[in-house]
Amino acid sequence: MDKELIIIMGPTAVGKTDYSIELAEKLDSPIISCDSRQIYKEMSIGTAVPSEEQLVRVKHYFIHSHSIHDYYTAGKYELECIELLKKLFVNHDKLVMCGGSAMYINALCYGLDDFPEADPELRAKLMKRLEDEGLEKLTNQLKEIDPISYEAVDLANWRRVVRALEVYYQTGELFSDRKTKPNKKRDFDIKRLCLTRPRSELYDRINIRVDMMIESGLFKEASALYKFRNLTALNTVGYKELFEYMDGDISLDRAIELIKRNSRRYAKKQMTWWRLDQQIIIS
RNA sequence: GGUGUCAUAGCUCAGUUGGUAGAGCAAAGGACUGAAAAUCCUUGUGUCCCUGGUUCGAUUCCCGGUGACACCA
Repeated sequence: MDKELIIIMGPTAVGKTDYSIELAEKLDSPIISCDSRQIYKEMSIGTAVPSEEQLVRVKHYFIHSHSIHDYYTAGKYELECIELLKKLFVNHDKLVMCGGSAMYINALCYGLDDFPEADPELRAKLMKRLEDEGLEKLTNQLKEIDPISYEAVDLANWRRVVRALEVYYQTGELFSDRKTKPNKKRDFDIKRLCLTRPRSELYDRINIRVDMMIESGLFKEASALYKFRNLTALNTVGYKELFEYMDGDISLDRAIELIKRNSRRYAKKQMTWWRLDQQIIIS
């Protein structure tokens, strides 16, 4: 195979954007973003999208390409992204991808099984039941319907339980039957590079960046989105904490502190995804 | 300078009538199949300020340091 996708990944604030732009310019490649939040055009400051200048220097895909009002998922990303890559590889031998959303990256690299997307009505119904009857009722039901999933999924995690039931109700098939370990063959090579930095340095960068976001008008950006706060896309670090402040539940200082903490935790979670991946240190 | 109070986890502090210690927050580790920046699970980190003394045994009691704070000069 002569086509290669180079994925630049790593925790938030590690410096992926700058690194990928340099690499893309060297390879004369556009950048395909792999970020579940930068994809939304309504958010910029809190999601740390590339600067105007950077967007001019290198053509980016999946940045500000969708709306928070769209229903978007990792599954859609897989399809759209593969299609885009097909087109781009016609004129490029190497392409640069950059992003920190592990599930999206995995969907692209290995593919997802053929599960249906959530039906909003059904999901709402299950959520209502979760609220009214409690998680245990739902897990008991899962045990009857799909004992294999009952053994396999994290029963303390209501999202997993709801999802397994949801698939059954939607398709009539068991979640466990449909779930394989897809390792879809892509017709290009994939090289994964995980950027990393010493933990304390990364945390300093996060803390500083959050202060900069606030100075750059994150509060104003979040205020404009307050009325859409229930959308999934806005369950996002940097916004949800400010919504709490707007509700009068916490002080502004506390909200900023929480944004920093939650960003640090997010970075840590990202790193557990890629612990085994090839890493390169930058500093 | 004098008197008093305090010194325990990264931080704020509890506690041990002498048997080497625990909460909150911060943090660490992990899971992950269409909500994934989501959602969920697990974990306690320690020269108990430093010498010396009493004691079988001192983080705890005593002497002396050191530092912080308060009050008095």
